Amino acid sequence: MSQTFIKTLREAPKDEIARNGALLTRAGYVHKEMAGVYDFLPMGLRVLEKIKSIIREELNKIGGQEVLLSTLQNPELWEKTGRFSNQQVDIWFKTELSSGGVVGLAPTHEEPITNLMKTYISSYKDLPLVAYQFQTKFRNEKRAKSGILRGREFLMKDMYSFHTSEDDLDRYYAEVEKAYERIFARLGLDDTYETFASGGIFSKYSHEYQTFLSVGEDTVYYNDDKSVVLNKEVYNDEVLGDLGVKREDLKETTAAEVGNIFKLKFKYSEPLGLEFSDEENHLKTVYMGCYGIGVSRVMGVIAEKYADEKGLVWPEQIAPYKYYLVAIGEAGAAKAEELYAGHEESVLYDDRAARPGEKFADFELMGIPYRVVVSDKTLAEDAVEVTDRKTGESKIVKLADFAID
RNA sequence: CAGGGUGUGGCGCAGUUGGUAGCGCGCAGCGUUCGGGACGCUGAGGCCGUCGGUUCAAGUCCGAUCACCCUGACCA
Repeated sequence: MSQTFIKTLREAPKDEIARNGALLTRAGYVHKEMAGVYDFLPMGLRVLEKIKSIIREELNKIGGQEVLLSTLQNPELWEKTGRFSNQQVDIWFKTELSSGGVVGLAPTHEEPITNLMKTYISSYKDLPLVAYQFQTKFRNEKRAKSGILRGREFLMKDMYSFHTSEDDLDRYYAEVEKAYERIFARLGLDDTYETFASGGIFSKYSHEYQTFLSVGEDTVYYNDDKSVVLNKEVYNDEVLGDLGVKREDLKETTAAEVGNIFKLKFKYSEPLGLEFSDEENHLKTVYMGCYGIGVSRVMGVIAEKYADEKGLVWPEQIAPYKYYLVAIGEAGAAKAEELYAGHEESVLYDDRAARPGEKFADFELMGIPYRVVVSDKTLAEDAVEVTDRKTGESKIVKLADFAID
């Protein structure tokens, strides 16, 4: 702690009203540059990276290949799908090249990845193919709000799949559904449900992943066992009939959209000319699907969901550190140094010249899962005190039984 | 974009009828403390969002503008 530049704040800046923004700022995870634009500080970056790791692991398991596409976008490409015009897509950030001409800052990546794949997909032998990235997206929102939940610049995971047939797209889509279930479970986002949402003109529905959350921006309806959850935008008699549910069996709640999956089919491959030769050497259009997760939003949602009156409470798997080490007294400090050595990745050692109360308060504000105290009192028993941030319960653990992992 | 609100040291705030700024936290030094955000003394730190106007004099009055927050609309 004495080596980091992070300081905690007793009070949140008055322009951070949303709980996630207020706590993440007070605890030193993020810093606001302007409305809807945040810097991620060392602790915040650690959380983001842990979230990314979980997503990456699960996507790699289902054949995803990680790439990193450019942010600057060529208008010509987007004009082929009609999506560069401000009438069609009103959230573009556009800027000028000094050599003349305009470029856009990508709000999403269907066009560039479809175009890119024209170089690498030419035969049915090249398919299926799945690529994904973690990338900063730029969207010129009319109104940024809710801390890091709705920014103008945010980190998103977007994955795109390419197939020879609708059957294969359906097959893969189902695999993604399972992977998403695992991802949200691992992130600690239980209360996240696949939700029916409008599918635009190419399919009846798309699926959103909605985390039930009081400050969520979306309104959804769900039945008792949550086997059916639907967005307010498709809450009508026709859809209810399709899904076989009755109005009186549904309850309303607010939720935050953390992911979205979509069968694009030919929506981008056709206008951009992404084709392949089948077994009989017939040229066919590639089927596509796309699958997003709002990575920085996920961080905000988890912050909101688990915070209590004392501060943040991170699930262990995405916490920046697992242990918050506090020494009291000289003997405690000596032992703490010993425990800390070699465990810099999992332990945040509060070696500041501060009194214990202040350190305890910062531990709670930062939301580290376990507090480990070494003091004369605990050393008299050859032990440390371990306190669970979530429950507040403490227990004395013999040094012989205590191992930092 | 519409409506409402707010801009004063790093953070939170106060500033009376106009007379060039004060408090708490934080920060620096010294001392006392040391298991729940301790205390004393000393000290550093402010073009009062910006531009223009009124006035002998503007944080304070007038105009414009910018930024931020909230509600709504919007959010393939």
